[in-house]
Amino acid sequence: MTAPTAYEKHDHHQCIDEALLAARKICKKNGARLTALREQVLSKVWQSHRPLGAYAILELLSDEGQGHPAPPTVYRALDFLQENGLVHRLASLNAYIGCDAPGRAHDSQFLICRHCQITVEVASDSVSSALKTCAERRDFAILHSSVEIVGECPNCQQAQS
Amino acid sequence: MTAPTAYEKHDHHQCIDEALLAARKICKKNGARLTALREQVLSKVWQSHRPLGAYAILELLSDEGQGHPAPPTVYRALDFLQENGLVHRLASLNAYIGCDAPGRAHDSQFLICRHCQITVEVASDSVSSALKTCAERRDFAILHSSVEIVGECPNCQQAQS
DNA sequence: AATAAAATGTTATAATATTGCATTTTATCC
DNA sequence: GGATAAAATGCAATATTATAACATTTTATT
Repeated sequence: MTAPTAYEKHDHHQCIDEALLAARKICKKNGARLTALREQVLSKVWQSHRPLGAYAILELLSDEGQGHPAPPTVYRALDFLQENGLVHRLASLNAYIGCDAPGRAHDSQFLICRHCQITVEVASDSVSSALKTCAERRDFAILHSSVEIVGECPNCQQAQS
Repeated sequence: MTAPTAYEKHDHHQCIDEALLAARKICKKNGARLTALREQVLSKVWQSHRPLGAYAILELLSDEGQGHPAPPTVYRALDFLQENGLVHRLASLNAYIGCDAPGRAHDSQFLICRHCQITVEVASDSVSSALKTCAERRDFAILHSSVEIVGECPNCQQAQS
């Protein structure tokens, strides 16, 4: 398997641009309004492949000279982006990350590196079906699942040895 | 499969007592000190099969007339209990729940009912191995995984129909 | 009993998130 | 195009969750 892009050096502007393009398309389809503010928040979320906290996003917006937005501004934008499947919230980090396969409804799994924080989203069918089977056996009806795996990414493992 | 006990009406005092007994045994083995305070916190965590927030535990302790402990008191006790594998923290709820299979190191999965909050801990081999395979394929070394599944428990599904 | 280590108490504060209401912007209808 | 309603944003206050720093007490060990 080729390494996920997130682990390779690359131009994040391209990631941001792609994310914005996809987002515009999805919002159009959904009849949702991707405003300037929401695009800015989405850009920040895509500026690295690391989860960003709401207050970190807030700072980035301030730095950019967009005035000094207050917390609700960011949280509302994040809510909107989550509702439209454009970002995910990582509960174990209280942080947000851009969705890799936006638009499609999906439960994904996250591989979070504890060293470099780079986080990769995966959508493993075998994990999904294992979860499904597990829940069904207990007559539990899944609405949503959160799978967050913390460990060491390939790069950071190498760096140690 | 028989329904997990958590979903059945039952005497929580028995759960609490069992949890305390197991905890004492484990702490003894670990050379860890299960103090009165820590036992009280563990009891509270086992008083229902619902995750409890730190501040909720704090209130329960106050109600019991143990003075008015401050937040660090509870957080420290919870840290201790987590370190000794006696409680789990559910990141998606910022809440704590007693560990069903204390002592043994394990990554478990949680089935959280969004209606009644009753939460069942499961240790599914197929989920674990799917996660393992998924991570290995990406050369990711797992340190810890958090799997929290929100949905409807059998009881609450029935109640709706 | 003296000492060190561990646990707890206490105060303050950090970090994350939401409520409620005012204002502005955008879409829609006539 | 202007009136109106709906959506989005601004803003102030505050709620919720968690930790830091330091004093005191308790426990274990000598």
